[in-house]
Amino acid sequence: MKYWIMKSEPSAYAFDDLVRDGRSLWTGVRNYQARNLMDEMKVGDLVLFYHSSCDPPGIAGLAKVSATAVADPTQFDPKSDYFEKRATKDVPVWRCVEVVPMKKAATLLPLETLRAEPALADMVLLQRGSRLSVQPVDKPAFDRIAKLATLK
DNA sequence: GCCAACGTTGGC
DNA sequence: GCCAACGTTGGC
Repeated sequence: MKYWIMKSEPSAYAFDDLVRDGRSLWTGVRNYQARNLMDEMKVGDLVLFYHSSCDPPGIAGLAKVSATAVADPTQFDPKSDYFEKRATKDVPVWRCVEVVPMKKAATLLPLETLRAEPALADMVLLQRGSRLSVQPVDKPAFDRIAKLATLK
């Protein structure tokens, strides 16, 4: 099993929205590296749900991959912000996994707290200029964060 | 609102 | 294939 972080702006889609919906396709990823990481995801992989571009940013909850990557339907919708004119049904460009909520963080675990943890210093999330919206997390880092946010 | 980081685009 | 210009991300 692998561990990941996926970022979302809570004003667009927050962890509570995932709880409400019960499951969600992770649509709208338009970065090849992030797409390729989603392609690696397997059912049962655990996902730290990160709230970005908010105050404070941080880990909001734990989710689980419930379906492997499929074509992102928003790329076919001309009215969508995520429309992709190069995409066809036969040859889609963008993909998305499906996730389900597991547990909401007791309180949002702020980025600042993660930065203060020496054991997490090597995390992709904490590197300068790390804008990737889907990131791998190693097990020790995942376990530390899960403990800090009481996610298990 | 600022700005550093970094991906993408497009002229050459 | 290079690289300048431009757009986006996202913390602060």
